Amino acid sequence: MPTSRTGQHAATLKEVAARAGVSQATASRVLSGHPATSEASRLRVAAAARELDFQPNAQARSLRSAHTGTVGLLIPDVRNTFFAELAQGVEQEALAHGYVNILGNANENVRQQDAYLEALMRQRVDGVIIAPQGDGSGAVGRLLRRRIPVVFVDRTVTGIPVPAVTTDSEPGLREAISHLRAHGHHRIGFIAGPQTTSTGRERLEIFRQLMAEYHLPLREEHLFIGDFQPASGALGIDELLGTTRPPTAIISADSPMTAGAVSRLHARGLRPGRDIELVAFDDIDWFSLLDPPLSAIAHSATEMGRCAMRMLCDVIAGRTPNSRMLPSTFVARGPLAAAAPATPSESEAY
Amino acid sequence: MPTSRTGQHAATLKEVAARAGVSQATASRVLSGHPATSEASRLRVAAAARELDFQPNAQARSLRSAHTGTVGLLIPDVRNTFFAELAQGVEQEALAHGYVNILGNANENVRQQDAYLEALMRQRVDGVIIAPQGDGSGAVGRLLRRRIPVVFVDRTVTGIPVPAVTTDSEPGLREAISHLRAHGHHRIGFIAGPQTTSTGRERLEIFRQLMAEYHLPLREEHLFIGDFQPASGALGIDELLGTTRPPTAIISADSPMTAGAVSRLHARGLRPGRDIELVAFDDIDWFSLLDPPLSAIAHSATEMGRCAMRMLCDVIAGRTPNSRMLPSTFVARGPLAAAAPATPSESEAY
DNA sequence: CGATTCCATGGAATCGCTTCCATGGGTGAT
DNA sequence: ATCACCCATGGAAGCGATTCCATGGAATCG
Repeated sequence: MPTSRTGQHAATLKEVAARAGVSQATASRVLSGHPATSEASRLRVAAAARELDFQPNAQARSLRSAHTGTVGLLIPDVRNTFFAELAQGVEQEALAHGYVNILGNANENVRQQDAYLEALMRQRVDGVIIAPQGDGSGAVGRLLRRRIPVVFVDRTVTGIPVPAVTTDSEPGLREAISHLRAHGHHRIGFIAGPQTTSTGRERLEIFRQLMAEYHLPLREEHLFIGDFQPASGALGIDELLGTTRPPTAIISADSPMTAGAVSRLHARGLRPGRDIELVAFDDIDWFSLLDPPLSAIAHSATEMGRCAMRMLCDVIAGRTPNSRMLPSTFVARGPLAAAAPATPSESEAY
Repeated sequence: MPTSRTGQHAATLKEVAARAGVSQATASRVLSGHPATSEASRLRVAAAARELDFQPNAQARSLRSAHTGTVGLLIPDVRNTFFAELAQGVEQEALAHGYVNILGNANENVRQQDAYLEALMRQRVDGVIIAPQGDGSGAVGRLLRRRIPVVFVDRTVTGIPVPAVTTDSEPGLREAISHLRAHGHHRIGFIAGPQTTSTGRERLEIFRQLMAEYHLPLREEHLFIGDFQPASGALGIDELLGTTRPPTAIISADSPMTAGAVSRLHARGLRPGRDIELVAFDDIDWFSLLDPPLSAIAHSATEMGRCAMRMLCDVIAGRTPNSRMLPSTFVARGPLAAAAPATPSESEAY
C-alpha cells in the first residue's frame, strides 16, 4: 500500500533511487523498461516506486528525450456530433498507442484555431491532427515549418502537402441525387458549408457536377452558403423557400445546419420528408427518430478518427503514409426509402 | 517576417539571447513580462524572438516553475451532447484564464477514468475538473493525496470533500411530475442512471420522494436502472412496457438513454407524447423537433462548465470556493404544454 | 560633491529526468 | 588458468527555461 507520505510534493526519481539503494541511472532504467537491469534492482526499484507513489514527471522526461507522449487534436466544434465521435475515435486509438490526447475546439474560428495551435506547439506535442479551416497562412504554416508531424482529418488545405483522411462525398451525394430524381424531384436546393473549408467547397462542387450529370436544372438562387452552424441552416431555409419557384428537395451539408433547417421548417409549419424533402450530410442518430425519418449521407466519424491517429503514428515514425478517402453512403429513409417507379436497376440491386 | 531558419529545431531562449546580444536571464525576463527590463533590451529581444519564430518550451518552463498552464477535464462521454457542451464551457473559460485544456473521455468506465487521471498527473496539470464515477478509491483518491486542485462537475463522490458544481434536479423533476399528474398520469415509470454515479442515485431518490409527496403510487417494477447509454434506454422501455400495468408516462434520466428509448418506442409502433408520455432529463436541441416534441428537464451545461472552471481557478489560487448548485427547470412541450384542467395556480403563474 | 538607493544586467544554480561513458565483476572460450 | 567480452551499474552531463544573487552604473539625496 502507498506509504504515509503526506503527499506534499510528488516523489522524485532521486528519492525512489535512494530508497531502493541504487543510483538514479539504474532507477530510471528500471522504470522506463530499459533491458540492462538486474532482477534484483528491478524488484527493489519497483517496490520503492510503489511505496512512494511515484509518478514520473512528464515535463522533465520530455525535456530530455524530446518527445512528450502527447498529441493534439484540433476540431472545429465539439458540439457537432460528427466531430465528437471523431474525437472519440482518435482518442481510442491514441490510448492504444500510449498517447494522451489534448483536444482543442476551434469553434469554427480561425483565430481560436491558431491560438490553440500555438499552445500545442508550446506543449511540444509529438504530432497534431487537425480539421483545418482557412488557408495555411497562419499557425498551420508554422506547424509545418517546424516539421511537426501533422495529419489532416475530414478537411484539408489546398496546396499543403500533408497526409489526410477525408470522406469521398461523391458516392453518397450521387446516390442521394439519383434517389431524389427517381422520386420526381427536379428542383433540388443545396445549403452549403463555408467556402473557407475544403469540405464546404468540395460538397458544393460535387453537387454542381452531379446536377449537371443528371440533367437537373440548377439555379443559383437554390444555393445557399452557410457556416456549418445551426442558425445558418435556418437562414438557408428562409432563403431557398423565398424564391419564386422554391426547391422541392434540399440537401444540407452538415448536421448542425440540418438541425437548424428542420427547426425552421417546423416553425413554418412544414414537415421535412412530407411537405418538402430534406437530405442531410452526416447521419446523426436522431435523424431516424423524426417522423418521417430523415434520409442522410453517412460516413463513419469514429473510423475516420482512428484512421487519422494511425496515420499520425506513421508520420511520427518518419514514414509518409498515403492519404485516404473513406466512402460515404446514402441512407434512404421515409418516402425516399420506398421503391421509386423509374429506377429498376437500383431496385434490382437488392 | 520570420527569418530563413529551416525550422529544423525550435529556437531556444539561448539563441534568442545571443541574437539580441543580451544574457539569457534578460531575455527570459523580457519574454515573461518581468518589470525589471529596459526599453532597449525589450525591443531587441522581442525582435530577435520574432525573427527566430521563438516559442518557449512549456516543458522546460514548467519544470522550473512548478506550474504548467494546463488543466485536465475528464468527462464520462464526449458523445453525450450534455458533456460536449459542458466541455465547451470549460474550454471557453479556461482560454480566458490562459489555460489549455486537456480533455479526457472516460467512456463511462472507471478503469479508463483512472488511466486518464494517471496521465494527467504525469503531465502535472495545474488542476483537474472531473465528472467522477465510482467511489474515490482509485486515482481520484491519489489526486487528493497529492493535493492537486480538483473540482467536481455534474457529479460528486460521497465522502470526498471537493468543491463541486452540480445541478439541483429537484425543481425540474418536481415540475415534471406535477405536470404529469395534472395531465392525468398516475403510473409514472423511471429509467434511472447507474447507481455508481451521484446523479444516477440522486435523481432516482428525488423521484421516489416526489412520487410519495404527490401521493402517486410507485411500483418497483416501474423503475429501471440503466447505464446512461442509449442501449439501456431501449432496454428500459422493454422492461417497463412488459409489466402487467405499464406506466403511462416515463421519465428518463439522461439524453442518450432517452434517444434509445425513443428509438425503441418507434420500433414498437408507439409515438412518445401521443401513445405514451416521455420526459427527458437534459434538454437536447432535437427533442423539440420530434412530433410531438419531447418535454424535458433543462439545465445549462455550458454554464456549469464555465462555473467549474472559475471554481478551479479559485482552488488553484489557494481559496476554498463553496460548492454550487445550478437550477433545473421543466420545459413543457407537446401535450404537456397544453393547459391542464386541475392546476389553476400554475396556469396563473404566467 | 560624496554617499545611498535603485534598477537593469549577467552568472550560475536548479527543476527531474535520460543517457553517454567508464568501470568492474562475472562468464565463456582457448 | 588467462584473456576477451558482456552486462549491470554509477557518475555526470545535459535538456531549456526560471530565478536568486552579486554587480556596476545611473539617479537621488543630504
